[in-house]
Amino acid sequence: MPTGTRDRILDSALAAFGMRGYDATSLDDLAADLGITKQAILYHYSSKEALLKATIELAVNELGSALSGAANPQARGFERIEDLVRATFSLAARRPEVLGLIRLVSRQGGVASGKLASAMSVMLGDAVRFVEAEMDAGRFRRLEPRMLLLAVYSAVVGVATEPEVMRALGLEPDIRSLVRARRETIEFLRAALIAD
Amino acid sequence: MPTGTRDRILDSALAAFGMRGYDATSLDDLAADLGITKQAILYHYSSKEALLKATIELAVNELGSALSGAANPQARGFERIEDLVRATFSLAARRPEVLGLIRLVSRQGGVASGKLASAMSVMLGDAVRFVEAEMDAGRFRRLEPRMLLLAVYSAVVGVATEPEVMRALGLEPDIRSLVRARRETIEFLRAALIAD
DNA sequence: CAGAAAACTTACCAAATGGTAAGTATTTGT
DNA sequence: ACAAATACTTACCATTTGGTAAGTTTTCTG
Repeated sequence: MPTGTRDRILDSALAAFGMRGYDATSLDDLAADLGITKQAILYHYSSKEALLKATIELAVNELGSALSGAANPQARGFERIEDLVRATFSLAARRPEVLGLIRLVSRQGGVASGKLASAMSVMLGDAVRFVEAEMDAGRFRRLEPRMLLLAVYSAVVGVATEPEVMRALGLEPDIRSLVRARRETIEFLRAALIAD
Repeated sequence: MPTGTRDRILDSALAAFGMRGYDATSLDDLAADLGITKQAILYHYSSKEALLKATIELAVNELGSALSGAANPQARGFERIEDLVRATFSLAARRPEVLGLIRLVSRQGGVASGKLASAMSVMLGDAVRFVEAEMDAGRFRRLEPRMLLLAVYSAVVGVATEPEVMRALGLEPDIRSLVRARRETIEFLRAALIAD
């Protein structure tokens, strides 16, 4: 593989921004971690903000491909939701920084939130249509589709990325607990979505 | 009411930390907003970190009193959950910075997370016992209580504090939408918790 | 009313931060 | 072989940041 300094910077920045926060991460920190100078970063990315935009784009792409890779178009009803939740938890375990960054930007808004919003809009639009179709088919309980998705999204991402709350509940945020959290989250959603 | 400069600083800091983030808020910014000098802040709070700890304590207290004020001990079953969700949304509408700060700290951990964790532990311990009792009484679907609470907490706080995601869903994060979000969240939780 | 404690302000400061300018080594296309 | 683009580094710099030191005004107290 060729140098890929540019990619190394991007990876490192995504990890740092997603886990520690944008403002809490200085270009000097990043450079030191990578064993290069800060100016090498500014050579590849014209400013810190440009670097942030690039990391957000990467994070959105990773989330998108994780979800689209999991979504078996043949799956119907709750099976499809289950696949998506599994994929989200898998991503949270493998690369917590990706969801971390998305959460960070989605809350704070700011410069690059436009990019995120438009990218998410597509995914969420598909999701809304799917949920509506399932409701029409009588497989899902009838609720307001967009609000339902917001609740599902919040529950899943929250459970997958809220280690301090897990600790407060007396649960260690290790892999075993994450697996249990995934299972319970799926049961929770199943109960919420499917009328007996 | 007397000077209360100390309290004004605390309020302003809670708002700024909770909405814009800790690192994104400088003591100079705070001082300028308050029309005082930065050193006045450092007179009342020995350091920025000490100020953060104080704001967290305040936020936890506000959340605690909002919830305990809403929790009618006589209410049973889902009524009690409904009260709590209403109180949380009310707090999110009135003082979004409170939930914002709690979310911020609960994700990042760091210095003051100990205080938050211990304060939350008490509330969550009560909640776990309540949920277990309701399950034993057959009023709630049987799920793992702590995981259930984590999912409920995530869903409620997420819906109440995720304006960008609402925007991505095509919903304006105004008061009317928040009211609808509250209603739908309650229906969502009702479906998840109560077996037909 | 004196003095001391409280509540500030003015004056600094060292370190960190994002960014610019200019130089150097390395690769690449012709 | 050689110029030009690429990929950096060294050297700076203005601003911002959290924090200290010392002075000044206001408020409380005996």
